[in-house]
This record gives sequence, C-alpha cells and structure tokens, in this order.
Amino acid sequence: MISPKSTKKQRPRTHAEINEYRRKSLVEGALRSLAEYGVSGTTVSTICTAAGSSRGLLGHYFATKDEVMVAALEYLFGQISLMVKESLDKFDGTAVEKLHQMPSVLFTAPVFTQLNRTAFLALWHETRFNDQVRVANRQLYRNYILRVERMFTAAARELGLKIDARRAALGLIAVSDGLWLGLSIHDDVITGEQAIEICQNYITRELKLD
Amino acid sequence: MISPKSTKKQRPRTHAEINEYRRKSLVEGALRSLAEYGVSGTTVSTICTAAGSSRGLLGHYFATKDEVMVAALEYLFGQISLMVKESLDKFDGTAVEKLHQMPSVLFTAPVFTQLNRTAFLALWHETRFNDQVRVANRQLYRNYILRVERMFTAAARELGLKIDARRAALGLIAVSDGLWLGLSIHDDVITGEQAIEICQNYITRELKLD
DNA sequence: AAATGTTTGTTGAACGTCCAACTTTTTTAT
DNA sequence: ATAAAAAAGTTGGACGTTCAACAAACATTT
Repeated sequence: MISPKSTKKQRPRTHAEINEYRRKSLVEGALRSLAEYGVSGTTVSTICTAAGSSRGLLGHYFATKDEVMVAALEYLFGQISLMVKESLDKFDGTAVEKLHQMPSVLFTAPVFTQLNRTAFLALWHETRFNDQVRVANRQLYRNYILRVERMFTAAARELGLKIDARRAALGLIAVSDGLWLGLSIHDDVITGEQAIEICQNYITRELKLD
Repeated sequence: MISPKSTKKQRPRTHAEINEYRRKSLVEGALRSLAEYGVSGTTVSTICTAAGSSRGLLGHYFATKDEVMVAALEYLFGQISLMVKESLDKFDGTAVEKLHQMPSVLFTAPVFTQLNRTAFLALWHETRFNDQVRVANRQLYRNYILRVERMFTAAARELGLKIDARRAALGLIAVSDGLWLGLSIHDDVITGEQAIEICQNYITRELKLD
C-alpha cells in the first residue's frame, strides 16, 4: 500500500488553501496509485489513501473518477512540460544547443522518474479507452508537437538549413515516447544514457550536423 | 458488446481439434476484449463472450485470467512477427531493401490494424503491472531487438559500412513503437504514410544513404 | 449559526472463482 | 460392430468480495 506523500509545507488552514491542497493531493495520489497498481488496480479508495484522505472526499472535489484521470493527465503533462521548459531556459545556449540538450532533460530526474514513467503509461492506456482523457490528451499532444516543431524551426534557421520541421518533431517525439515506454517496462534492455544518445543522434542527423 | 468472430472452418470434432480451437478462440477473444474495453473493462465474461463460449469455460483452459493475458501477448507478438517475416520473405531484394521495406509492413494491414494496435497498448500496460506478462514480454522483446539488429548488420555489410547495429535497432524499434502507440490513440495527428516515411528516413540516415 | 470540508455508513451492481450438472467424444468390453 | 463406461468438454448459477455512487453525520472555518 502506498503511504501518503509527506507534506513539506505545514497543513493549510484557510478554505482556499485547503481546496488547492486537497485537489493537488488527490491528483498526485491518483498518479501514485496508477504508477503502483495500474488502471485496473486503481480505485477511489487507493487514490484517496495515496492522497492521505478518506474514501469519500474524492466526490467532494471531482464528480467522477474519470474527471480525476483527466486532471491527473493534465497535471502530469503540465509538470513535465514545466520542468523541461525550466531546464532548457536555465541552459543558456543557441537554439541548436537547446534542442540537443532536450533529450538529457527528458531522460534524467526529475522528469525521468519511475513514478512519471509508469503513471504516464497507465494514462496512455486510459487515453485509448476513456473519451474524456482522450480529448484532453489530444490537445496536450498537439501543443507538445508544436513546441518541438518550433525548436527545430529555430535551430534550422540558425544553421541556415531548410528542413521539414514537423516531420522532425514527430520523429523525435516518436523516438522519445518509444524509449520512455520501453524503458518504463524493461529497465535492463536500455539505459537512460543510451536513450539520450539515440535521441541526440536523431537530432544531429535531422539537422545534418554529422 | 463484441460478437464472436465468425468461424471459417466448420465446427471441430475431435478432442485435439476442439482443444486447439477453443484455446485460440479464447486468446483471440481476450485480444478483442482488450481492444474494445481495455484492461479494466476486460473480464472473464467479456473474454468468453468475445470467444463465443460460456463464462465458465475459461477456467477449463487457463488456471487464471493472468494466464490468458500471457497467452494473448505471446499470440499477438507471434502473429505480428510471422506476418512481418512472411511479407519480407516474399519481398525479393537485398538486405538493404528488405530493411527499408520493413516499416511499410509494420504500418499497413494486416499488421497495422486497430485491433492489433489497441490490444498491444493494453498488453503493454499489463506488462508493467503483471509479473507473468512482464517476464513473457521481456523475452519476446529481446528476440525482436536481435532480429532487427541482424537486419541492420546484414544491410551494413552489404554496403561495406561499419555501424552500431544494436543502437540502430533500438532506435528503429523506439521510433516505430512510439508511432504505433501514438497513432493508436490519435489517428488524426499522424497518418500511416507519414509513419512509414519517418521510419524509412531513420533507416536511410542510419545507413548513411542520403 | 451558516457554510464548507470531511468522514463514515449504505446500497445495488458487477466481479472472479468455484462447482455440480449436463453433453459430446473417446475408450473399453462384448 | 455395438453398447456401455469413462473421459473430456461445456454450461450457468451460487458464493463471497469489491466497487462507485449516494446519503447522512460530524468537524472546522468563517
């Protein structure tokens, strides 16, 4: 059984704080339950236990379990996007260097954790079988593709290259998704370092740098 | 509700035939139930209904539901491997041409069907949360990597090239897995043709043909 | 004291497993 | 070759469990 995540800040007092805290707890609890037990093993009980609340509280914040799943997907996707963005912003370099740096961010902590990988796999499954989750994921996915596409466009402009930025973006996302999911199951087949190498190799060739 | 698949051959008579027929029916029923309802929606009832048998029969052929899942993964993986192998054997060409042809096989029917894609995603999820399925998948995956690696080795030898065949194989598998799973959710984001193009593009660059 | 947040109790439906009765095929005895 | 016995295959209901959703009671903040 998952134990509730230890809270760093002290327990919130006002209603506004409580609302935010509980919603976040429940969403994070859902992610941890999904990562631990999978889709079929995740129930309202396991989510609430992981969130450190009682069984019934979920109904206070979400109308249905599906709604929690949507919120969990948006939260996970948003957190990862934010972490990637922050890491790349911190990394001060050209557009080419930033693009090249991206796989390192994707395949190291705090993005590349067992929790994130496994929860992502479970939610990916949900995306196929849960209409609400699918709709939410489609939009997130579209935006993700656009962001990567823009990175390729910027890098190509820097190099004075003409490339098919969309195809390049789709390819890179496919490679990294494939490695993310493959690695989420078989840690012993590929290491994170190899994954980074494969992705960087892809970028290098797409930008004709070799 | 899924209707049982229409049988082409007439009803089997001998015990040996019946055993084979029923086992296959149940495994295919499991795949169709997984593709239709996902992991959480697949029950002994849905499997047996899809297989055209009564609820109780599953216990006669498999000790547990998990055992059916393992059999379903092995069956699906085996069927796809066989179809790819047959398509490539039929295609009479050099090792380079065969490798180049592989994505076309992976991303067109009868390999690239909604049933196969969706069942595969569901089983991939199972692989993470079901020990028996994970063990089975690990071996299947290893063999798959080795086969693709050998194709790259053969192609490189033909071209008089020195390449990292294993990394090339892992990369191609990652791309195609990513596209398979991405496409199985969002048909409108990428088409099969684009997926083939992206994979062939990867192979071309790995073999330094551009 | 009113509103909001939270826990606990209840309900009906659906689940997987088990199993006793039934049908069909195969073996044995004549 | 035929009939009886045995084995194998199949069915659907009973059982105990678990679930999501609902309802009611309790606690805390405003």
